Amino acid sequence: MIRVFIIDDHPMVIEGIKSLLAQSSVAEICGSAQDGSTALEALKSIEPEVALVDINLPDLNGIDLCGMLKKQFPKIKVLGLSTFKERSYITRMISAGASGYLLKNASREELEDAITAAWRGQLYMSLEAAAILTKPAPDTPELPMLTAREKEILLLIAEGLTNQEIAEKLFISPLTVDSHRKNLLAKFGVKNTAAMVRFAIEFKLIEY
Amino acid sequence: MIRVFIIDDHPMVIEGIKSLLAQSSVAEICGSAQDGSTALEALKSIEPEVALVDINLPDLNGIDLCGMLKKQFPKIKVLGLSTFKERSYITRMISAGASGYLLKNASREELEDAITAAWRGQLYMSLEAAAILTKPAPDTPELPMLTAREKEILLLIAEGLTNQEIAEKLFISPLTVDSHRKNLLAKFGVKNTAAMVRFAIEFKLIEY
DNA sequence: TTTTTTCTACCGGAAAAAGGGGATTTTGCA
DNA sequence: TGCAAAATCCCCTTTTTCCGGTAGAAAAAA
Repeated sequence: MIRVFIIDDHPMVIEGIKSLLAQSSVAEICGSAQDGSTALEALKSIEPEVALVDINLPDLNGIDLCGMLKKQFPKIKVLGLSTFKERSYITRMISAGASGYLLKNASREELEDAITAAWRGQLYMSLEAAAILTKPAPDTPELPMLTAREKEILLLIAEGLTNQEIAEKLFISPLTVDSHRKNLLAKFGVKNTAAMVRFAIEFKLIEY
Repeated sequence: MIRVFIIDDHPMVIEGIKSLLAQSSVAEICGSAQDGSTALEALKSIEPEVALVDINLPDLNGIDLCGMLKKQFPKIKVLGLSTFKERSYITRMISAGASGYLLKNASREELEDAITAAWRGQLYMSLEAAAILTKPAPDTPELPMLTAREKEILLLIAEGLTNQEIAEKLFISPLTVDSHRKNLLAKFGVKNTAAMVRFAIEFKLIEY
């Protein structure tokens, strides 16, 4: 039996997966959490083989959580879980170290397949997710890899703060903020903040 | 026992609700469907007292389905079900005849409360949904009325063009563009372009 | 017809951002 | 331990935006 841990803020979904796997002979639920931080805490004692991670969590997003999970618990295979079949979600989840991407409309079979595949070390893609990854010509400009600090500053920029104000908030020099800003512009390949904010929202790097 | 029918395209959610209500003494699941048309078909024979309707369905959206349900089966009380707590969703669902709005992160108690309230003919709102509905003024910081020209310029600003470039594109003076920019900032009540772009996207004044 | 709004245009000055460098310390990871 | 990446700080120059006004012509509303 493959031990599975669920991280999703919706009790309904947690209960749903539990129920779907109740009579399963391949997987069993060993625990669940409704947000990232309690999940990270719980996983110290519970040691599942597979973790189902929702993309949308209250405290931190599933992609970041996936990265943290893989870092702290490299043995755990992570499966992305979401309602949305957006390309960027899937690719970012995979590049964060996930072993697959599962839509919430998955059937019991798909769920079991995904878990076993992940457990074996394979990469699982639901049919729909695979279709998205293989079909459309990716004319999408590569979304920049941002550091944690850059994300932080990008968020404050999008909120309308100036370098000076950001510097005060983060207790660093305005010059440093400006450096980050310049790096951000370079990474995004744009020439001013307005375009960058739009881009960042488009690629869901920042909330709004 | 209140008979409940679930319409949601996610088996996980259906199973979740079933599981949550398995030991319930107030409600029981009498059936489920994964899309609107099969639901309408199934409801001809099954006659539930309450229907849980997801906002996002593959064939038609939950709001339209709610309207059709209330028309064909006026006795059935409809409860909207969604991950999203967007104001428009809630209000549109209610005006379509729903007896309440339930978020998918609802607990067993909330679920039971919602079902019983709906069954009694009351209007149920989850705490979060109610919070959104009751504070309209602060929630909607009057989205600015923009003139056609202003929208045009806002769009170009969001694309990263400078006043100079916009002026060339529209065959007007850069000073004029700057005037519009200033008016836009004033209307949005923000102090720089970055914040304005974010606002504009938030209020769907510009696409991205 | 008067009034208001919108679009247009301008000025001077301050503030911030953008462009293009360089340099040092932390920190994570091999 | 030692490298590479990230974060930090600094310089200078130019460009652009922001702020505070003013103001005329045209179009729309009263």
